[in-house]
Amino acid sequence: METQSWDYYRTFLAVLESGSLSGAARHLGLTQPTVGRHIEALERDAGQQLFTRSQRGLEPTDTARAMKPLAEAMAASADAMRRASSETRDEVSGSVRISASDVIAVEVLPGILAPVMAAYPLLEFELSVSDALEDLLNRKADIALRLVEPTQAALVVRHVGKIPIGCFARKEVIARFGAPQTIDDLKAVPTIGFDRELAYVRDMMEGFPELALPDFSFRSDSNLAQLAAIRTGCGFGFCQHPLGERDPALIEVLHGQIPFQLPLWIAMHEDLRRSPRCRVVFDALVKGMSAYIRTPEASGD
Amino acid sequence: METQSWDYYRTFLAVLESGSLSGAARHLGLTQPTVGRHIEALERDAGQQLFTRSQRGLEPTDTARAMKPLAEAMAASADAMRRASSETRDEVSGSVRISASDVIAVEVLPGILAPVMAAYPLLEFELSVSDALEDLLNRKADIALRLVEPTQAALVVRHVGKIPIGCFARKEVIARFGAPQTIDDLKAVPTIGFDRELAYVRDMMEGFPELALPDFSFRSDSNLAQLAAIRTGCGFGFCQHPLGERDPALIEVLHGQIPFQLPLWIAMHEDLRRSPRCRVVFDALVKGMSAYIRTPEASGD
DNA sequence: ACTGCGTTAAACGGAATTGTATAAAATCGT
DNA sequence: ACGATTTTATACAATTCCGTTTAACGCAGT
Repeated sequence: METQSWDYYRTFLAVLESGSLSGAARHLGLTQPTVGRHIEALERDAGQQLFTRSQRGLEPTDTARAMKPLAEAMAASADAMRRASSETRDEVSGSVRISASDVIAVEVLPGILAPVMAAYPLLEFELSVSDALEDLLNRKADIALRLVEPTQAALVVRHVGKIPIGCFARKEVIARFGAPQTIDDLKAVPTIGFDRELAYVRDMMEGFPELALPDFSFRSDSNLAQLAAIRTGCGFGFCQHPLGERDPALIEVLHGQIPFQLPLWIAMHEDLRRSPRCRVVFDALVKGMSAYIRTPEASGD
Repeated sequence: METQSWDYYRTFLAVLESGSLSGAARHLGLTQPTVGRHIEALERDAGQQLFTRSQRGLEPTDTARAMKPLAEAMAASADAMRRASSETRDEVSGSVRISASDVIAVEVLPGILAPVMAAYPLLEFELSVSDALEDLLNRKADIALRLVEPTQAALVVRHVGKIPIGCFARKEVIARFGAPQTIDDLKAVPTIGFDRELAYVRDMMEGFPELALPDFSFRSDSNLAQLAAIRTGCGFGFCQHPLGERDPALIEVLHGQIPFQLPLWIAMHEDLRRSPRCRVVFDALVKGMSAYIRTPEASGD
């Protein structure tokens, strides 16, 4: 019952995630007997079983389930320590973990981060696709791009602006169905939209009840899938305006009639303000995302 | 550069806190060479020095300093895991960590927790005297009593009420100086109050600028020390009304003229809502603190 | 100036943890 | 219904890690 090895908690988490001693052993680069001994030691210390053994793995008890978020927090902190220790003094090096929504992570960030990587060869990136708000406090990420305002204290938050939403379709789709002139016209053409309503979509809809959106022909909760559907010509759909604008195969319709905007925040933990690597990336993200939002529509492209 | 042992992070934190390999070894129940090897391994992994060696200990580098809060978070989570694992299913047992201000912790909580301990013999308590707001998120405590509203999400928060503040003095002091009839009268008698102004005191003062408090004769930022000063007859001072009321040697003055009140919240992490031990203690604290605030002034005592 | 106490660093023997090998049991698929 | 591939659990050998001991060094107090 004396103080246990912290490593046991790591194997505990691995067992919880993989569901078996053998799987955890593979994941950790250990062997199954070792993992079994760790769990055994934890249970001896706890004075109760943490897993019910069976032939197809280990089922966590309620106690073990209650411990899971704590083990995850430990893992997140350990990861963050590794990143922090990878940074050398007054030098932009090491690894930066960025959390962003899928669309931003896939469509926008690479273009912003590429020049940063070129400028700082020692810099590495980890991209976490997630919308969870608590990522920064748990230090699951160094920097987060969020579409809702982070309210927690101890954060460096920058409100970049609002991402305009536009309605787009592929040329061929326009040629076949014509360009809708009003939102009502969308009811007569194939459309792409959400399946079960996402939280922030519901929030937006509440603000504009006059917008009776059509029943979508192609439904997905993944904005990325919607974007792909728009690009491949499945129909008319909504996406971040700069994304539609930059694809020459897409044509915007209903310009100016879509009042939706996604507010964008970039946040970082206070402690990282003096970290060169995080500072550089934070500034680059603010600059890059600002430029992204204010895509020059009168550009020479 | 592969994944390190989490134990190394624990020794890292111990070295950071004790300032030397030997001290950390004593603290951890290890030996100095072992601790040295752990740090050595961490530095090898980080590719840089984390401490500058000297004959009177190890001085952390900037990198190490940046890693400290993360190591503390790991330690807090590890502690919380130990507490969580100490709880058996559907049984009130294990350890509950409560965070509260010094006065509450010393003067009020024991009286509330004693019957709880009697009712649940398997229950253990850890009392953390702290005002830090982030304690709950870092899981440095299971339950926190706070005098400002916790705004963070993922918390179960209960607003218990407001603790009235009263002005008290010992009988002998009253006999010698007489009972002040107005707040202005306090300028003529020895008073007990704050040294450098605390944050929440400043907040209160802003709300009532008409209250020109006297220069205190006995100053301390510790409310506990002020309370002791009042009790031992150093002069007139302010304290939580129920505390003054319950001490037969103290007499209240300026009754009804002190508009200060301390709002009291009790908060707990959401994940602990289903934990029997935390649930029981949370409810007991809400009930006990409510009774404390509404001390029956017309009681038979 | 010198002694005593503190520290870090290095070499060696031992103990504890780990890995390997194997058995037993159950589920999944054929 | 039976074999193949999972799984956990146990016994033994090896390696790694830890503790003990020693040396070297510096600082504070006498």
